Amino acid sequence: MSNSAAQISQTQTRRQKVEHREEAIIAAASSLFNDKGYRKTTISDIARQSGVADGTVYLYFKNKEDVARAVLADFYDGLTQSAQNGVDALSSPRERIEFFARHHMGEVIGNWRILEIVSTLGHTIDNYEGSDIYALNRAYSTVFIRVAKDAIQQGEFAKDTSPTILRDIFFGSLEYGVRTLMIKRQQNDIENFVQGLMNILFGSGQARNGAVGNQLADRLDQAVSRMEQMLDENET
Amino acid sequence: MSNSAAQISQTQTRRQKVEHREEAIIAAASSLFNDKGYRKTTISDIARQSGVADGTVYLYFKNKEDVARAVLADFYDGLTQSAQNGVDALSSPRERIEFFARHHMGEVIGNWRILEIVSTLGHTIDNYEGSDIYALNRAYSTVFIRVAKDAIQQGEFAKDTSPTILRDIFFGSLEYGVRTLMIKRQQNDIENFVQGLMNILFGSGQARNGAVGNQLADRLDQAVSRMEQMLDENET
DNA sequence: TTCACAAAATGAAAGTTATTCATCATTTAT
DNA sequence: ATAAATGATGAATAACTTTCATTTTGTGAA
Repeated sequence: MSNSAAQISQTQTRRQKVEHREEAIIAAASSLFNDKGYRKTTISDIARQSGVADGTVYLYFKNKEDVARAVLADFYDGLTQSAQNGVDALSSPRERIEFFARHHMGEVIGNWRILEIVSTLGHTIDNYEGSDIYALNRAYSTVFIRVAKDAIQQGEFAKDTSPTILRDIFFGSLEYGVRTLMIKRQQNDIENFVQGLMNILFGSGQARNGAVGNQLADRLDQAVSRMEQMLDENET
Repeated sequence: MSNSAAQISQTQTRRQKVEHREEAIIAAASSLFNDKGYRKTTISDIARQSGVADGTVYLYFKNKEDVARAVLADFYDGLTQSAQNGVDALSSPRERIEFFARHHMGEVIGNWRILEIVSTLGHTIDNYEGSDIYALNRAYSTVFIRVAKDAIQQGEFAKDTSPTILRDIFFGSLEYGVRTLMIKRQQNDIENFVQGLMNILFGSGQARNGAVGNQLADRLDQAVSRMEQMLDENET
């Protein structure tokens, strides 16, 4: 005959306990993955570090991959949020893209081992499109896609530029850039890479001296000059 | 008291047998990896398909990862070779880079499951620089680096462009592009992506409203207008 | 050909993990 | 207080990888 409020409060208490355990497992897994990598971390490791029995992990997660997914979800949520916030605080497309690049590289470098999981699991999953990792990735990259569309709209890129191709170029470049920085142990050279990428993406102005594109531009330039001169002479 | 030539010939015969076995194991593993993926392929599978006992595999390879490495080495050798050949057959930097992109995407898509291994092996950064996979990767990307340096030299990119950053942008973009094509099951859209990438890398001319390129276009527009007007006036 | 020996090959056994499940412990509801 | 439900446990299982004591095979000498 306890009222329903009491019931609710009791179930909440239980749920809180449950959530606390779940969080403890995720936290333990996250730290272990970052430490030893996904493959070398065993369920027993995770159970021990979070103070439960091996079997208990399976009450909260379907299997080891599921634990990894939860860890990733945690990470992506924060990443998407902070990226969106940063983008909102800026106005010009170019500034936004530059911020995004810097932000992304910093976060990825700081959580390198955890992101290994994406490539480890990404390939394995048969129906990646339906997976939650895909959804997380998508939510994040959507933040960029919106910025990209705006940039195209505002003439920073050719009108017929495909936003999805731009996205692939952007994230692909950053991923490889990070890998190189990690390998070379020059994790502070983010700035250098970001500037290099911006120059390629937006064109650095000074480029293409004798190249085909410029030869055409030069010829065109000369032709326009001749035309203008002719017009000037005739219009008097 | 058989002469040393005979001895050598005999050991060669034996070594040939050994190499044949090794090749058979690599071939079996390669086909199985491509079929079922690395993780789901067991040593027993590989042993059965190459007609040896499980234990025999370990006479030729230290462990399962070692088998995978050999398969990868095989793949990279061919990739590097064909990339170099293709590049050698072309002269302009732009054509070379475009060919490289197409070639790379095609090969990666065609050997998708085998390349899983690269990420599956979860190379921890500590020992990556000394690993054989790193050396293979390096040999391959060196082919591109040479092309890139040449392109910069010839003015296709700003003189101060870093070849290694260009390399990261190039391969990173392609990797992400392939991933997208695989997910979307549009593996024949390589051409579309390659063109999009080329436009970004080399600048598409029509881009950037107020930018340098457009000033020329504006002058052209104005000159043409004046000419048209002049012609109209003269034709009466 | 036969023998002794080294090199190769074998597959049963041992070692590692992920995962399950019968059993025990703790809440909750009556 | 007690039955029912929910949570937790860790030993057992299953699926592999890897090892190693034996067996088989190939080779050169007698």
